[in-house]
Amino acid sequence: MTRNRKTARATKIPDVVIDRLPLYARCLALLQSRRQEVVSSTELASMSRVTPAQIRKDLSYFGRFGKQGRGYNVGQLLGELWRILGLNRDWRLALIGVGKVGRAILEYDGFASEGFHVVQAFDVDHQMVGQKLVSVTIRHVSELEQRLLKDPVDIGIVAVPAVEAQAVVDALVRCGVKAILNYAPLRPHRPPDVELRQIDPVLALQSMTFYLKALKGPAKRR
Amino acid sequence: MTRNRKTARATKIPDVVIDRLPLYARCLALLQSRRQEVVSSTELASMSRVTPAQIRKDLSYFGRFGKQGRGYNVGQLLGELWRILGLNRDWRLALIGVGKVGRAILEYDGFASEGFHVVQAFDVDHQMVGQKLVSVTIRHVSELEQRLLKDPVDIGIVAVPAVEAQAVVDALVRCGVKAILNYAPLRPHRPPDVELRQIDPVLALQSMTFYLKALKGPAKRR
DNA sequence: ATCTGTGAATTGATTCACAGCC
DNA sequence: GGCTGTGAATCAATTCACAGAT
Repeated sequence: MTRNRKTARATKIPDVVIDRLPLYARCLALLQSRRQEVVSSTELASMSRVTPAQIRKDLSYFGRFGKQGRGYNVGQLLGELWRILGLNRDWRLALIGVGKVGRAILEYDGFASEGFHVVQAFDVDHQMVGQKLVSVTIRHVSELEQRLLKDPVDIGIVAVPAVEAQAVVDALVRCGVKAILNYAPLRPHRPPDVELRQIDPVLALQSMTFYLKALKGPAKRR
Repeated sequence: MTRNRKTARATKIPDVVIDRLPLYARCLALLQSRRQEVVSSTELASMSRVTPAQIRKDLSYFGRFGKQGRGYNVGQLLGELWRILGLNRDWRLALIGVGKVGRAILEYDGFASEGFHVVQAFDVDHQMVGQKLVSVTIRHVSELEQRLLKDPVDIGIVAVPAVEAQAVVDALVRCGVKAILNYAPLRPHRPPDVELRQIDPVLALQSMTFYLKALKGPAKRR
């Protein structure tokens, strides 16, 4: 494990920086699949829609991965980012709520291909309990804590209606889950050491309409 | 239309502020459904997980909606936010890509209930063309521009594989679409006057693993 | 007594610009 | 000549703190 010294290890790394790293990793993976060996911050910038200076500064929090006059080695930088983000291992997830959204998540193959495996699934609907969907047997949500304590997961995915989301988050927290991906349209309370990310397409739509409103009318012909 | 004077109309309103407004609107709607008439910035803060000062400052970009010593009238403030965001009308959407993700979007009823109606749907798969899903007939993507120019929409939803996403975005832009919700795992280029929001759960997961990695092992029992 | 609205102060993030290396 | 890594400078967002309204 080649550890780069002279690096600002002490500095608290801003969350926004962490949020951008997976984006860089994705671009690098694309470059790697094209057999490109070297990339400059400028090229990476045009792919990721981030400025070159920002990319360089972001990376500098973790080490000195580039070569002056040349750029970054694609494979090596990708490896570093994987290491930093912990992407070179699999992660176990529990899904709570197997309604429309939950089912789409289970059937979506974009998670597993990146190492995120839904290994447990829960729902309130007794009809669904016992059904097997994509190699996961659905259990009743009342068994959640018991099963999660016995067979822990790293990340919880909340896909229940808004009114139930807080209770589910609380249960996950009690089970020691430290990261939650929430699809419910509500921002749940949780302890500061529990990471939370919201997936909220309606909020996204509702903020875009602000800018549309300014325009004359509904989508005009050119 | 009561227009509040003395307001900083000239100031460019930061995008982050716009992004928070729908969140406030949602909290207010919840309060309204509970028949609560008045709310303070502090109470709204605990619901939305934003600080009271930030809420007050955000709102101050648009007017003076509160009463000192009392707070905000729930119904009135909600009305103002609807007006500001353009939520008191319906919006027409086109969905491109009716695979797993696209189908989930079509079947999800959380869009329509907020006034966002998918009125057109496209896919490359000829098998799907002609099928009717949730009151929308799927058309072939080659007809996209023709149909969108004839029957314009306000917002495009991109739910195609990453490799095709840029071409779809380009086509939407040519049709005059000024707002795009993108589910493809890639940040497409677009002109500066076209709003774009990403829905990217994998990126969200990948940034959370950074914080998990620091912890001892996979979710431990307490 | 309470709570808003807002300049001022602060904190945080981004960009600049250039020394140093390839 | 080209490109990284990084302090310094700039720009942006958040928080403070209090005057003023009810």
